[in-house]
Amino acid sequence: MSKELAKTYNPQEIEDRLYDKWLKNGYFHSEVDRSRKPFTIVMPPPNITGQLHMGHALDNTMQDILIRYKKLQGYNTLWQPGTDHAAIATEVKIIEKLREQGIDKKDLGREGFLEKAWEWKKEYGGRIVNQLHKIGSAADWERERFTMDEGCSKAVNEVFINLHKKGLIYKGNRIINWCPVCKTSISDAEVEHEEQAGHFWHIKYPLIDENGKPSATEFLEFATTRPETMLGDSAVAINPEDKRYTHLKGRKVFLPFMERVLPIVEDSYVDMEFGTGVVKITPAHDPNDFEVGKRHNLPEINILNDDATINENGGKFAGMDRYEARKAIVKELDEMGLLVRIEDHSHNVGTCYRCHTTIEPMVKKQWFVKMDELIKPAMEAIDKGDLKFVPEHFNKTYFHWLEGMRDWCISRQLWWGHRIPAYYCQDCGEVVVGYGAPDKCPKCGKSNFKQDEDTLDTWFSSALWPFSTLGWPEKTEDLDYYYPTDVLVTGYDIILFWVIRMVFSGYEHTGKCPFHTVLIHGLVRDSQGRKMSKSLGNGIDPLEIIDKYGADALRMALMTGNAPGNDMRFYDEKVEAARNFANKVWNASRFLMMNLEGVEVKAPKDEDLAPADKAMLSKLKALIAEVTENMDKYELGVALSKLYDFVWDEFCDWYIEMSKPVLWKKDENPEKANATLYTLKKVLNESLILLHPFMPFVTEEIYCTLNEDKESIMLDKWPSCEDGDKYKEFEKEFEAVKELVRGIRNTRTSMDVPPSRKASLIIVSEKEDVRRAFNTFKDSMMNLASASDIKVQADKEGVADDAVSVVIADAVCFIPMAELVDFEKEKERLNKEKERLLKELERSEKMLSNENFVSKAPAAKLKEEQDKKLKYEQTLAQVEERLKCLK
RNA sequence: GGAAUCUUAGCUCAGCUGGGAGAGCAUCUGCCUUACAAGCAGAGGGUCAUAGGUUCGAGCCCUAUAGGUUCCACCA
Repeated sequence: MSKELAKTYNPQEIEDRLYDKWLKNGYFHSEVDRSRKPFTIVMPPPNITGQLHMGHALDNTMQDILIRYKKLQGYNTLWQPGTDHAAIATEVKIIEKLREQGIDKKDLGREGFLEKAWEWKKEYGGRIVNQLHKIGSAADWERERFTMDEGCSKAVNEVFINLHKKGLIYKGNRIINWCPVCKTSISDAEVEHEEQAGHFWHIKYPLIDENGKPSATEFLEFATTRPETMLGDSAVAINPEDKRYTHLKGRKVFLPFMERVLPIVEDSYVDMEFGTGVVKITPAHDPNDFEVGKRHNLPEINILNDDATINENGGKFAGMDRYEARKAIVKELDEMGLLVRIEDHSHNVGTCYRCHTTIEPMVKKQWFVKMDELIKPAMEAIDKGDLKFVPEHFNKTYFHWLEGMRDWCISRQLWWGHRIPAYYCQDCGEVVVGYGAPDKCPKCGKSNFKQDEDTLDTWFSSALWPFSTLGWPEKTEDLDYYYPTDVLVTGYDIILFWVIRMVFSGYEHTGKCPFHTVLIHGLVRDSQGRKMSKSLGNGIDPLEIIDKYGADALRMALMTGNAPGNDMRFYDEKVEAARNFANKVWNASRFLMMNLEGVEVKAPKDEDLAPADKAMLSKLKALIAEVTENMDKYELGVALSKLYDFVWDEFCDWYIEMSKPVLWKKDENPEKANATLYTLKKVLNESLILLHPFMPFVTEEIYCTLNEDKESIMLDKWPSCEDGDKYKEFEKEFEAVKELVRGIRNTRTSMDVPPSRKASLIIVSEKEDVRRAFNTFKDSMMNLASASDIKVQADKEGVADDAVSVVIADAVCFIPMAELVDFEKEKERLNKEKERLLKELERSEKMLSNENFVSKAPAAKLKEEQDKKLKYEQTLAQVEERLKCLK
């Protein structure tokens, strides 16, 4: 014990040192080893633009716990890390940075821009990785990957080409979501709907009269939330069942400004109950109208430029911004007498999930993944037992999302990303999808090809992450050994974007579900339950928390009292409590270390182990069994709180206190002292191992100090709970001692006896085995009960009748402190106790006299209740006896 | 409009296959007892949202209601 441990635990001193040691010794690294079973987790790759936030901290802590746990259990664990190129997010940031330098993206050109982007990746891509180190992540950093590295890019191309060959990827002119700020299409999943206050403009179009002219008297009224889109109207629709408009069938209306004559079409899409039952149809700028347009062969008139200004199809409004145009149009309609009225109306507006600009539906030629075939195996995954969500109710969410899936728009008008491997013959227009441009056009024989300008949705490469990182499409050893991976840990907010796409990609390209379990966690919110966000400025920086309290405290605070899938609130007091626990463990080991000074602990003989030692060893076994079960069921928070209670309450507050008198008297009885030291060390060591997944740093530091011959706690084994019943009986005695001690403390407190005032106790029991038990616990009890001496005897010899007494089922403990005895107070106390016991007895008797209970309840439950009743009766008898004496 | 989830102590939350309501923080009372005041000992505090139902037995299962949160959805 050459090492002195500081009085309080100081995480700053040890964390970086230990992490470096772990890295240097390669503990996180995994290699294929067929003699051991693998356990694999792929890390959700953080964006290279990212800064570590609480979500990452939670996500990675959970993964780290599982990895460390499985490693201790002997699995060959691989935690596969990496980062994501995060197409839009990164491109936007780079453009911003360039703008600050006065550079425009377009001036650089594609090549120049990408050069800058890679520089950017080099500079910032490592930042988040270093931040992940700080929380202790046991990931295999030697295997770190990037979604745009050579291997991942190869996988992306392979997938694109395969799917295209199968006809599952196609290019089509369809209505897509366009972000006028990011200037790219985005997928349905990337559109966030926000409730916004808006208006309902009631407008009327003149009907065309029998002369083919706009009528001055006949109008058709409808309402719209987006009047500017009228420039692209190509019809007006009514419901064919709508009797109000039967007379208008076959008529036409006049579109002001554009001087266009529009047909009135009949379509059941129109809701007769809503508005006037008339809808203007703008196929190019509304998803529903697009469908209607297809059904009625209406022209798609695109009226918008990519920056959401009106284009040349908008007549005199061309060049105006969409909102300026709206104003101008409304104003002119009003002047023309065509504006009927304006209503307030709140409605859902689609916005870009990146920049929150209102998206614009537009018809554009884009690449799509056809979903209906691909999702079939994913739909069956859960029923087949290939996949399960924890907690289970996310199964429903998963199905719900799968069912509603439309084709996935995967092309993006960005430069940062995987460029689509499609090549266009500049001479004949032939499209060839493949690895690189073909030498000759298969159609015209020329060799003048140009690659598609677009890149792929960033989630296209993320979807392949579980297998692309392991070498796919090559048939690598890694892939064969580690894949499918085991658990995927992620937040519920990303199931749609990522989990579903990984699942169907896994089935499609590897024939297997990429993981068997998806462990879902919630959001980390601020202390008031609000989402942490930049705009609110309520974000808590995990790194600051680590600086202040240590990584273990942060990890524990994130895990404690929290069930999978639930959101949690984060506040300092929680971390403080966790920090205090780390300190508690630290000090418990200090206590042990001081007692181990110059001592060699040997394995004790069974008879040298005190009942307290045995009880403790037995409780440890029970703890191991429970914690293991909780861990296997992913009940990490429950496991942690059991560990917390065991270490703080059972071990520190009871057992260590019991061990003190034994250790103080080590010269008198060295074998007993050795047995207790052995127990202390064993219980602490195994507790450290159980705690290690949750608090890797403090456990490693203590473990290595405590066991000088050991290199790392990470190389030890998860403790076994075999032989769990060996000392079970001693737990009962231990609990009886606790009960008596609590009674003594209670009595002393109620009589205002300070702890410094020691008393000599007399424990009386008629039962021999009870006396023997208390005799063996005598030493252990001294400290706990503030006793100067404890006598155990069969009768009340030498005890004043009116002494203060503490009653348990089969013993009475007398505290003879004559000057303190207040008869009235004592009687009152005993009477209260009597009342309580009577109530308990009543409850118990009622239960046991219920025939239905006796006949239907399980035998164990019945026995339990009978035992309780017996105990109450015995205690009550003792209490009554005492009351008699006091009279 | 549909779906999920939540409602438990003053606050934040646990509560495993149904079997006498728990933790942390906060509050109150004592203690610097030779590991720890980031500590120790004690105390108070809950009709488990409401109403029904199933059961010998319900915080837990079922139904309805109220309120909160979130997700999905094309109502112009």
